[in-house]
Amino acid sequence: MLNKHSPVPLYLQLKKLLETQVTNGDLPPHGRVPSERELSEQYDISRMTARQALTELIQEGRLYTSRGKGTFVAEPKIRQSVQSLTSFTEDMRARGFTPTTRLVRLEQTTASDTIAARLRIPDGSPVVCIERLRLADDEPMALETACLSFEGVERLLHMDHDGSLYAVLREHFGIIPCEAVQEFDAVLALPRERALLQLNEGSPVLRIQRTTFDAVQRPFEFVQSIYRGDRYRFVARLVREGDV
Amino acid sequence: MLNKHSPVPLYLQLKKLLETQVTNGDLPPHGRVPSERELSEQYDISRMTARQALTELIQEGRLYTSRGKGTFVAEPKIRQSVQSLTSFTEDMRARGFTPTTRLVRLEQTTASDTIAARLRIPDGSPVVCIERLRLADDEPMALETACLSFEGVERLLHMDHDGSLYAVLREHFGIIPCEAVQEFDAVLALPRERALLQLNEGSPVLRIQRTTFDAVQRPFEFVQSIYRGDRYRFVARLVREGDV
DNA sequence: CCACCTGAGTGGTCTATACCACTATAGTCC
DNA sequence: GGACTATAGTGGTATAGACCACTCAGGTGG
Repeated sequence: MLNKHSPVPLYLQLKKLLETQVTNGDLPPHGRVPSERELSEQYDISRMTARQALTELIQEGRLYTSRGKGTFVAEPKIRQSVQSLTSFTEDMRARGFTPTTRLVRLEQTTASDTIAARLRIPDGSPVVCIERLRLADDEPMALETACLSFEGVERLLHMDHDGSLYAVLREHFGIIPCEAVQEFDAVLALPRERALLQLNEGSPVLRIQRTTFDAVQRPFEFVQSIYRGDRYRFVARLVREGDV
Repeated sequence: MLNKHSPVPLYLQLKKLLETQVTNGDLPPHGRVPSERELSEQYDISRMTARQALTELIQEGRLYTSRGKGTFVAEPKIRQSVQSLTSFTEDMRARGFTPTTRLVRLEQTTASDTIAARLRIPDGSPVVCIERLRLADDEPMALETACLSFEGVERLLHMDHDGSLYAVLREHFGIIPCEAVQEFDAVLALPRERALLQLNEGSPVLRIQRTTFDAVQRPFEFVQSIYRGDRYRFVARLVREGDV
């Protein structure tokens, strides 16, 4: 039942209600969702209001439609649409989860040869490492380790790291990400990763390693993210260059 | 100007038009976009139609709104280049391997509900499936299954599939990939996949599922690629929009 | 028994209108 | 000069209705 006197918009109430039914199994995967017109009659709202609730769920990957057939529940999987290098926080919020971040490690250390190569600095150079555990609805989702190197990088040690790292870099260091090389592979979680991500032995994880460059093509950041293979799917939208 | 006789929906035409203006700088970052009501009058469409065009651009991160203030152009964000839509063959050559392809399966079948949803066709519609085992220096690297749906798709059954599928589509069907949504996750190889890729039990594989769209945003291909986690790393290069 | 047609139901698109809440600007008054 | 008010413009939400294209089930005729 929807509350027409609630300050919460009707479409949002309906959306949450349907989400609840999907989450608790009342609407199982591939099960048919009541049609727009059925919802309209059932909740005494307009078809367009019902449609908006469904549309948002479709976009979030929770439902799918087929013209002439109906609307159905999608296989439950978390997906990230990375039209940009947005933060984990923004992404999870967009997906209807409550994102939180737990800082695991913040320290200045010396670059290993691998990290040195990515950041084009001599072996043993100082870098600042920020390691964060990312959770969605209190469940560990990813372990993210960023190693950064640029002039004044040690100032990061005295800054807050709950929010967007890129916002901090832009505001305090004038660094803007302009290019990145991102690598994906599938590996088995290491013991430490398993512990942090609450995974069993033999669990596959999606490993994403990204080197980020500034406006003059200097690499300033190397990030390794470990995503649970069972709960996370990375989504990238590609567009043809030059086309519009 | 919008073409009301076009089969392309009005909201989509407007969306494309606005995208063009954003891309070529007519609407610069943080510049104000004409309001819903202005667009409505300007193009003789309803405010809701204009709103739908804007809403999709907002969702894609291209625009942002502020109630009472207006709609504005978002900062150009890094997006993955369509360079990623290169063939396996080119990719392996670039890495110094000798790529070969073994056709595992070429058949016309009916779309499962999952594939139908991705290709926006009815369940059970005919699709052509091309399954290929990709080898580098004679070692299995990936198993790639493309399901295609477009007018005349059955002609693919009588064509060669050693080379670039996109070249075939361009030359014989006039289909050019313009957009794609690519999803990455890490899973454990299935028995059949293990056999084909010569993997042991418990091997993690990188699964990439891509839906590719043509110039009028019709999905024509859904590809699932299974890459050995131990031998393959997917690399994507991201560049800032507007830059080349 | 099969092919075809029809009707009902589905999502997709579009129009028109109204009201709400927010924001900014201009004008007025103290 | 600042505070207040009114107005206009903005996005957000909602309703009602219509038509298009797709899908499916049932009925009918050959």
